[in-house]
Amino acid sequence: MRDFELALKAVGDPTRTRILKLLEGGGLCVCQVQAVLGLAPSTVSKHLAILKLAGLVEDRRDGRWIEYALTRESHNPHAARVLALLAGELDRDATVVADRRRLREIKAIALTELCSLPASKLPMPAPSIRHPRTRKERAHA
Amino acid sequence: MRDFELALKAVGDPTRTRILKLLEGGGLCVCQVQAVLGLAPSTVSKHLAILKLAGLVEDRRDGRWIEYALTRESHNPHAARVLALLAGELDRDATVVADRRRLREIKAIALTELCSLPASKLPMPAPSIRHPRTRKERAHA
DNA sequence: CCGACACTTCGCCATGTGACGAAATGACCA
DNA sequence: TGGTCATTTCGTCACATGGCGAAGTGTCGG
Repeated sequence: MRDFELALKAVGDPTRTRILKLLEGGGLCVCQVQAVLGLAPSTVSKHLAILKLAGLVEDRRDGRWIEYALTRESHNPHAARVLALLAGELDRDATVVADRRRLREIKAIALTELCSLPASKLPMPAPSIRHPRTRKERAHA
Repeated sequence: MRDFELALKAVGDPTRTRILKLLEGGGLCVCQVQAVLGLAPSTVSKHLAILKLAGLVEDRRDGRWIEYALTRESHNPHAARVLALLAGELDRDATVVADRRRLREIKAIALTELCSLPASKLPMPAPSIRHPRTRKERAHA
C-alpha cells in the first residue's frame, strides 16, 4: 500500500503532474524542466527526487547534465498503471498544452546556453501555479 | 487539471484508499466505515466529504443513515478512470484484506445496534495507520 | 414536541509539504 | 589543479492536512 500511496501522492501534485506530462515527450534534463516551469532549480530537483522515489521516473547522468525520463521497468509495481492513467489524461488541459508549446521553444536552445540565460530572456514568462511569498516579498510586507 | 488533482489527492491518502476499497463491495453507511477503520466519526465524515468533493463517491440519505457509494456518473470527468485504476490494485494488500474481513463481520451486526456498541466490543481491534497523539495522551505526557 | 441518534461542522494541534536561497557536490575544461 | 557550471542538499518559512473532541443539524420514534 505504501508504494501505491507514494505513486499517487507523487502524481497528485500539479507541478509534478506537469513534469510527467512534459516527460511523455521524451527525457529532459533538469534545466530544461526548470526553464519550462519557471521554478527555482532546488525546487525542481526536489520534485524529480520525489518522482524517482515513487518509481515514476529514472535518471541517467549525461556528462554535466542529468537526464530524467519516465521509467520503463519500475521498482514500484504500481508505477506503470499510474503512468498509463496519466498518459490518457490532460492532453487538452490548458497548462499542459502551454507547457508543451514552451518546451518546444526551449528545446530549440542549446543546452550550453540555456542554463546561463536569465529567466526574463526565456520565451514567454513561466506560468507558475501557486506561490507562497518569497523571502524578499515577505521582508517588504 | 484541478479536478484531476482533487481525484488523485483524494485516493492518495491511505485512509481514503481503504474507504474506497471497502466501497467496492457496495454502498456503506458512515457508521459501518467507522467501525471498520476505528477512527472518530468526525474524521470519517471528513474523509467522505473529500471523496465526494473529488467526485469519487456519492451519498444518499436513507432515513437516519447516510449511505455512501462509488459514483456511477461523476461530475468529475477523471473520476471513472481513477476508480478503474484502483479497482485493479491492492486486492492482495494486507490492510485491504483485513479491512474486508472486518467488514464482513460488521455487516453481520444490525445497523440499529452497531453504532451504539463501544469500539472495544467490535470484532477485532481496528488497525489504525498513523496516529498523532490524542488530546488525552497529550495531557498525560 | 422532545429525546435519541447518525452524521457534519468547527476549532485545535501536530505533522507534512512546497516554495525559496545558500551552501555542498560532482563533472567537465582550461 | 582550479574554476565553472549543473544539480543536489540543507535550513527555513507559510500553508495544507489529518487526527481528535465538542457542539450543531436534521430525522425518526415515542
